[in-house]
Amino acid sequence: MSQDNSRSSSTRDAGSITLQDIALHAGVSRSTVSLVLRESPLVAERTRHKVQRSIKALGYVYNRGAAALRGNRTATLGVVVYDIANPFFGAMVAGIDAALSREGYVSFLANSADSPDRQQRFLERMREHAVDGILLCPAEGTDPTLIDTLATWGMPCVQVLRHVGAPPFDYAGTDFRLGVCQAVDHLVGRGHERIAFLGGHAEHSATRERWEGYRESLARHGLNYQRLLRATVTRRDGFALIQQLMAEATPPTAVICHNDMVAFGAMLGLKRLGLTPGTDCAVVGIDDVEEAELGDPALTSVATYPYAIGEEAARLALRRIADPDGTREQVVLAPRLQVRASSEAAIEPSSSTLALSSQHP
Amino acid sequence: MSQDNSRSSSTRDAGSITLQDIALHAGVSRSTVSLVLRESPLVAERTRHKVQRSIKALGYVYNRGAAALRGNRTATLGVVVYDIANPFFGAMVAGIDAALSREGYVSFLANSADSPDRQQRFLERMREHAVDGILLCPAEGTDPTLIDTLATWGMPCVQVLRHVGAPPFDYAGTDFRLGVCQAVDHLVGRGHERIAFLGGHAEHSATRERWEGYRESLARHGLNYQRLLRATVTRRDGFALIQQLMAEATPPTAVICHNDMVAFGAMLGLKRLGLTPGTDCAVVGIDDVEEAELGDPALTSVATYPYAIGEEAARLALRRIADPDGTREQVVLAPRLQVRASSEAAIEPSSSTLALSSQHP
DNA sequence: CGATGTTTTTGGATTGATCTAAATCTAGAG
DNA sequence: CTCTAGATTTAGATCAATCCAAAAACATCG
Repeated sequence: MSQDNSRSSSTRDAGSITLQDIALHAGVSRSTVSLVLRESPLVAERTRHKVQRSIKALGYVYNRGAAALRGNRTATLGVVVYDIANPFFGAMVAGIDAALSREGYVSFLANSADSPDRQQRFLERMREHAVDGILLCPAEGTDPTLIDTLATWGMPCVQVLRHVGAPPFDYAGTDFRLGVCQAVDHLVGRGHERIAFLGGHAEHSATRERWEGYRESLARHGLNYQRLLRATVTRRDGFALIQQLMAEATPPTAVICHNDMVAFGAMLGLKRLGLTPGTDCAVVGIDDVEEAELGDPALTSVATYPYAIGEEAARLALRRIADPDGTREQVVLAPRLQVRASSEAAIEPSSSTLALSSQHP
Repeated sequence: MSQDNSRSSSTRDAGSITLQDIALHAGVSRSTVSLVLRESPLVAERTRHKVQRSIKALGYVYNRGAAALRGNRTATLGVVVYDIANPFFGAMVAGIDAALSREGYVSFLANSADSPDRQQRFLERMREHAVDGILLCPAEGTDPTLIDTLATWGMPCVQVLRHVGAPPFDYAGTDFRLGVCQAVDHLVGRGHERIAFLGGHAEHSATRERWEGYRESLARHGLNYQRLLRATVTRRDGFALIQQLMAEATPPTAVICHNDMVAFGAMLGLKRLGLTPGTDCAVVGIDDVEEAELGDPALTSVATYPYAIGEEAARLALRRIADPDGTREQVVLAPRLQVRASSEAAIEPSSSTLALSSQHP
């Protein structure tokens, strides 16, 4: 019982090797080992090698938790999205992951499922885990003061894709207004004068931007047919809305859809009516998901590059962490219209500006 | 300069309130506050309330990092998938997230992009962050000894969807073999005798299971037409393979595809040939993604319930963390065939077992 | 009242790394 | 040979919690 096993002997019971053990093995102090681990230029070459050999020999595993306690970085980030099952967010998360892992960061991911409550709980947990920052795609119905709360917490936060609260804030997204303008310009160039917009729900920045782009371009081109149908943003909505729209007295000759899911639904709805997408009515989507290219017909779509948005958002967060009081930045990527069969054909422009003549008499 | 500011005064500079501060405020000891936080039954009701009031009053934030250092739980999990952009994994991650957050866990997510190197780096980082366990969808080409390595680390690991290494291991997935059998049974019931299988790459457990299911059911039904085309698992592959297949001397009357993406490609390929999916050739997919229902025609598919798989995997991981030496478990969910228009029609069975007659003379 | 047994509460050690300021150890100059 | 500037190395305190064993408070009973 009097067996005095000196602490930090060769191998601890549960294989937990610490700096102390390495220091002993290499014949230096704990501090020196710590410096080697952090690649400090202070330590001499010979010593560095000696220590590194000991690290290898003992199979040491760095304990980031302990490091974070004394230091003030955890090298972790919290990421909140509202629909991880949507391939758009999948690609975005892949971009975030790529940018972060390059810098040695890892990220906690949570799916708010558009519930502000779930979102709130997750953010609180992130605070307890002391993440260095947050990437937030705000859930629908998020209280705009949330951003101030996070600021009070001293928690860097980059909003992505959508944003709430008053500027200035950090934000990474795409220029939906410009994207919709590109789509309208393209359609007008093909002779379209009756262009409708399908989908978009609630009062979200990302939805507002699209709608504004739509209204502005119509005005710029002097078109006075305007038809904007609100709805959620699923394939089902596209399917239903297009059928409703084509039954109107003066149906559109082209539709721009809130995203590709809605656009696929719209194309399907046209087929159901015996019409051919791209010929009887042009269809343009937004996002340019992989499936767009392989649709029937191939779907014209505004590419929004979710992977790149994710990368930018991550970069922005890392910059803000490094310089918490720097001026807030908004990174807005330019989208690019990808023209395909669903809108390629030019149509006969009607002579009247009012554009009331039926298309196929 | 002799201003002795007693440490842990009312409010620290950077708003970091600790147990000590609460103890002072409530007039108890640090230990008692800790017990209250962990909802220990040891502490008296009156004291508990007093402490809780102080916690509220001071705006205390629990520091999980510090807790993890002394305790031995971090309440975190590492999740590795190989293609987060795939909606299937999106749904699975949503299931994982739901199950974990119910238990107060959060998860680090990484996308291996099917690179064993990236996967390895991430796993090592997870070890440094001392996660309680790992959910792993092994990347293609993963060294089977990886599982042993993780065991050496003392790191609980649940494999998901695919598995490598020798049993016993923890695993959650779906019974692909059964799923394919269900598809074959259904097609045979509709009169099909020439059923092909499209796609599946490399030597993965999930692919092997599908192929075995295919071969076994053909044998069980005494069919001797067998055509299995290997390829990767994209829409593009389906598009190319089906056209190659229909050009053969004896084309199949039905195809089962590795997943829904391949199936969509196959349907598109049939249309390109002027054939009607579901009439000229039945098509069955696997996964039953949301788009299946809205395809043209609606796609028959084997539902594999990714959300449920994610939930099961997470539950299994938590069980293993609670009992590291418990016997390994394999949770294999039963898939269910969802019959839709792409395979609904019955065809005239050929008289010859060899099934050489052409279908539309 | 003191002995005994339960509840509650507590101080001090511990976890594993980082920080700071001070202690060494060079090497070159005077 | 001493002195100093520069390069290395180090001891000890610190971060914010948990664990443990022992102390204090309280109740019960002969």
